[in-house]
Amino acid sequence: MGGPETVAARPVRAADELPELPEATKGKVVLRLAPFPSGALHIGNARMVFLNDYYRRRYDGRLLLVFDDTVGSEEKRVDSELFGVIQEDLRRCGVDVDGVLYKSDRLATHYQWAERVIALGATYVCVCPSELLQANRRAGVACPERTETIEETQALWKRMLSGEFAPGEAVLRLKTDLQGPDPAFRDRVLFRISDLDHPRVGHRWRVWPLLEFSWAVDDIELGITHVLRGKDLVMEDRMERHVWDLLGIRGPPFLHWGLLRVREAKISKSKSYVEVKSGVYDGWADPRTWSLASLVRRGITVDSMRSFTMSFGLSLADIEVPAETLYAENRTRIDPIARRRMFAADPVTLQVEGFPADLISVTLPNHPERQELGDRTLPLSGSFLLARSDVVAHAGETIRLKDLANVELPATIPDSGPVAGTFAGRENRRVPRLQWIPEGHSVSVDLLDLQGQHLVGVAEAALRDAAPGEVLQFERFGFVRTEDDWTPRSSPVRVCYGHP
RNA sequence: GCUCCCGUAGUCUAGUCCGGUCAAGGAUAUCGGGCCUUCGACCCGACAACGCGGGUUCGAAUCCCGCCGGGAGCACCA
Repeated sequence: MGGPETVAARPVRAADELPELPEATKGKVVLRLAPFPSGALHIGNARMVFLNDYYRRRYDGRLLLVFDDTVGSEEKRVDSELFGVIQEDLRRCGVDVDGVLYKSDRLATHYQWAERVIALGATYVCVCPSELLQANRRAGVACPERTETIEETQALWKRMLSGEFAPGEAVLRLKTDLQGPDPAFRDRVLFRISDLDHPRVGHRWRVWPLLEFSWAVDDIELGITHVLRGKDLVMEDRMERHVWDLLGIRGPPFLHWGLLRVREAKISKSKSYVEVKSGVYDGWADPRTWSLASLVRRGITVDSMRSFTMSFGLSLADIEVPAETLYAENRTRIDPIARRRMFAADPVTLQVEGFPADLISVTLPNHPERQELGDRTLPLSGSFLLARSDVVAHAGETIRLKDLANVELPATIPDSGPVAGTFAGRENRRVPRLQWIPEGHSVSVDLLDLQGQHLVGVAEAALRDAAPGEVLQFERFGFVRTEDDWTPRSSPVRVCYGHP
């Protein structure tokens, strides 16, 4: 025992496939997903979700959702709202679980195991203040209680359970090598006392296991065959193995992956929590959370998220990937199906002098390559709405109203009121093409951007044809998705920005 | 400081276990060209990498040693 011999993934495999799980038998694999219910699943959690799901499918195995809701701490509180949110996240991501369990239901079992290791003399009840405990750990010095007998430990443990100690006054610690080279591994705490109110079980328990011990118990009790977890938890492997070695148990192998960060996503679970709870953020699907739900809201398909995540495999390197990589993945999926619409943010009216009076409408395809997606007809009058930034950027130039006509723009653009342009023919010229909306036939649009700001703009009336949750492309602007709770009858049309 | 993990092009990744088929494959980005009436898509092309130093070997991205760099842990959080 000792060294954290992370099980190496078998590289024997076909192209595009992840390594085999060691000692895995089809139909017999049991995996577990163990989120802490303090926030929605976000892009950083995606590996945990999709890798476990991948192997469950590959081996026709079972996947348990086990909420890691030991009581937490003042800073990390369990919030019962998240039990439902997380399950909904998984459902939305097409991840089926074969059972939902709660750590907080399993304390009696954890206690039984505690008694087994206590009876082995492998533990002691330590009453040092935590600062002293930590100082001794660093120094490799034993606390006085370390020499207590099994009987004394058993008695103290009973007193912990019966409520004779206040939080912080006593903990159950595992005896490891105090001279061991890794200070992090010396005599770790197995159980501590907490008075925090638990949203599911209230104050029923005061003595709570720490994550490592609870998993040493539950990975065995639940018959988990492979533990797939982030590499931030490698020391927990050692702890679990240490406990199993004590009891002569052969536990499951562990596989890890490194930390995945998306460059643009500065994820702070605690900040998100505060902002969502206070209403500053628009729920757990606010784009600023980078939650999986928020990505769905932005029109990023689950399939895109899955292949994005899986492309990193089981690499142990900590990586930072630009969001563009995810967007590129998504574009391959949505570009062929997204209907095109024209949108103008902060619109300005352009009145085109000399616009042909007989040109009363134009019919444009909904998609440049796929005729089967249909078309729409825009009525024309010579008066158009364009994005102010476009008009300003091309002042004094000849531009082309995309798919329609060329227009000379004046050299100066007034701060308010209409802009007067001059018709310059309909032939297809290689000049900047700007999207436009016929005035009098527009719908207003409320676009939620990635900073949580609402952008106001206009779009062509055909945008009303969109279904809630439809992914569209605003030409020269980017992909958007209509909000789920928007209805075609209501105004403005509400969309969430996706990506370029 | 101690422990562990990681180090292939700008960013990811395949290959490393079992050395030769790797004068290193793919994706993405960037640049150039083509095409479609989008700043989007598609097609073609280009650029670009084995952290450094020793060693073993006929042969090293792959094995060994040393170093350097990055990350994580050293919580009565998960």
